[in-house]
Amino acid sequence: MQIGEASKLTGVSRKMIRHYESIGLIPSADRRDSNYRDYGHRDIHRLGFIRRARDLGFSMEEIRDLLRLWGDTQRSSADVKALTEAHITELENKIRLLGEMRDTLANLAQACDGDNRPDCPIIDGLEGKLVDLHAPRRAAN
Amino acid sequence: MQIGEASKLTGVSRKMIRHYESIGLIPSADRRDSNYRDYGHRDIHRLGFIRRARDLGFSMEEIRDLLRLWGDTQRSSADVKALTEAHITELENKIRLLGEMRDTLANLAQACDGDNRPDCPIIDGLEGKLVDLHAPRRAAN
DNA sequence: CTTGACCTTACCATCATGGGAAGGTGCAGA
DNA sequence: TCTGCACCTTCCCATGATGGTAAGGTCAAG
Repeated sequence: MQIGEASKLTGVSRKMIRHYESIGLIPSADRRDSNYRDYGHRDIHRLGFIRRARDLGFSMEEIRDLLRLWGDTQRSSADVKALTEAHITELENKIRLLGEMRDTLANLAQACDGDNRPDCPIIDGLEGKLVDLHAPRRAAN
Repeated sequence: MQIGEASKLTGVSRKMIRHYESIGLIPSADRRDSNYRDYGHRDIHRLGFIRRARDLGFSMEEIRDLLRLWGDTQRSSADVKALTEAHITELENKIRLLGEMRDTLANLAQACDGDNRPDCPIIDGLEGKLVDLHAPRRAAN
């Protein structure tokens, strides 16, 4: 099949399929006489794997490692699990940072009247007037 | 003061200070005879504002808007609050997406023995063998 | 034979940031 | 005065993942 259909089946854009080929994440596709790329079910399978890994937030480098493990029948599941747990830790760090930002902003916004007057604790906070820009931890959740 | 000291005082790198000038986020700095940029406390104040906004995850465009509101003595705090609340919503969307990824991966990892054998539910999930790649909501946070 | 849908490569853009090269400035010490 | 060093300047390139667009080739249906 052509790249367009492969794209539709896998949810990976034509652009990205060519890109993945160029960086060696997938092997060079077969070519027809027309020079069009030609994909089979094995390629679709690999692209689907990549898309699912992307959807779970793995980076290209992590996906490269996962593909290597996937193709290695001698792999130990411990290796896959370790890679996954490292990624979970990355995700949790990001979540924590974003949560801190949200909490700080929610505190500032809560202190802001939001009326027609210019006085605004949010601006004051950004300006450095408020010392404790970092919000206290929320009680729960 | 020179750009290096301004950088130290504000926590904004030399590179980024020049960049902010080039995109008009801060006014063109004064120049000494040597052509070195020269900063005063007003510049430091503005850079500090920008850094704090960046630390809270605002994009450059949002910061541009915040700076405009900061300099507008006629602003209404409602405008600032609206901008902030929109950003809080963005943050919460990101947090939710990352949390879904984490939950899915935690479920897969929990089902993986992590031993020397190759059998691995994580790989199976990425491969598309498992239908319910999306993890059930966790009971409580 | 034309039309339109598809494909090809090649280049440029995003966003925020950093690296490095090549060269100028300014100050402290021998 | 010369030298070294720390700092500054501009300019170009890179990241990661993705999209846009342009200029052109291929192919099937009408």
